[in-house]
Amino acid sequence: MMKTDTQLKLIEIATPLFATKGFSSVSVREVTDSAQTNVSAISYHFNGKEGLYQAVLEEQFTPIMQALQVAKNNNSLSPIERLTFYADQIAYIHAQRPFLARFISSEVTNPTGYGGPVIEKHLSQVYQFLRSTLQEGIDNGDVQPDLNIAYAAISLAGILNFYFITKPLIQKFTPLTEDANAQYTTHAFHIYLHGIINKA
Amino acid sequence: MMKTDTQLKLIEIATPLFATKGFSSVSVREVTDSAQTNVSAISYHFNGKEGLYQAVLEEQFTPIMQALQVAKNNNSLSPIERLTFYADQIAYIHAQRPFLARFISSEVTNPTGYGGPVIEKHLSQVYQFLRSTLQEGIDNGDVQPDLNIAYAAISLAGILNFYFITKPLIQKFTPLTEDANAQYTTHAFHIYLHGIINKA
DNA sequence: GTCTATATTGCGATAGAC
DNA sequence: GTCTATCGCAATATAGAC
Repeated sequence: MMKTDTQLKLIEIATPLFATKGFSSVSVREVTDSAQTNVSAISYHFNGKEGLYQAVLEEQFTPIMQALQVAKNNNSLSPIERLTFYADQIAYIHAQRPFLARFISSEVTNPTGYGGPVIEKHLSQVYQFLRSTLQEGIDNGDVQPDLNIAYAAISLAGILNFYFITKPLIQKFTPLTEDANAQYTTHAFHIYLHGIINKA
Repeated sequence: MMKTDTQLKLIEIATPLFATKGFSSVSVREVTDSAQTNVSAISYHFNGKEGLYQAVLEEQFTPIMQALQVAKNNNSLSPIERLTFYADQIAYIHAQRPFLARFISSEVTNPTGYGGPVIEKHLSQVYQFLRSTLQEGIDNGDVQPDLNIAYAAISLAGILNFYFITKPLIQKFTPLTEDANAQYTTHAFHIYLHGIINKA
């Protein structure tokens, strides 16, 4: 299904509004005023406010699914290399979609009912990917054998994603340069990796 | 200012509602119906919906301020010991206030205007505490000297807090035992510590 | 497809009886 | 201090002209 100019415009305007204010705090008038159209456009094109929100969410999540697909199919990489690839992808995706972290965080803490299932499905896949990659690392001796892979998977997701979730706040009390995203990710992953590798 | 039974009851009922649905998705009727009183009670006791929300937030944040005060005053501890103390406190506080993580996450992603400043003030203090403690660790040789303390501080906050923010979601695709909170915190902090200590 | 005008609902706040 | 009834407003959705 091809999207019209009006549909694209509405999604573009609605994305930062939903991300920063939350679904229920955004009025459809707010969106249509900025998009220089009228309220009925949302009902006509998206079957109401919830439909617009769903369209925004789906558009936000496409790069995550793609990156995960690539990481899984990349069988030539070692477990550690695959985790490194994941870390790099995180920085790249958040640079590409600066509002993604807010949508995830928002849907995790205050699920909307339509967004909840979408987030759940995707994050569950990320979790399983990290778990199984860590297990492979233990099996081939690169990773400490006494590691709890469930907790270690959450730790990695946390050390990488928390920064992007809290970035709007962090910026208020510490300066962040333009390339801070990649720098943080590299540094944080470095700490994590030194914490889990097997010292031979 | 001493709180009456009705005030305490309203705060108790409102806390999980605000935490799980978000400020704007909770109606005052919803709260007063569950609290077995009437709408006007909120205006009478808290000067409106926003006043009730502020009272809820303040009640949630008291243990963080207290823990930080104790950690700062504990000058007998080494930097590493003080970070360990902080990690233990995180698990304890979240066990004491199971909704705190949701309020923080919610206010960081979708600030309400009254909650925003409160969160900002407190989290800024936590950040400065972690930063300066890490710097002390570098100075006394316990911590790797090439560590970026700003990124390392965020990494620690992330590895510890992300779990509690996403816990409602994590529980949906992996089983968590009753003592998982403390277990996760110990394990995650262990990974982090091995990632930053100076191998002499 | 796009607009205006309106229907309808639900919200927070409050006046006033008790 | 607590209640009922109601006011006034802003929300989404939609009917119907163009």
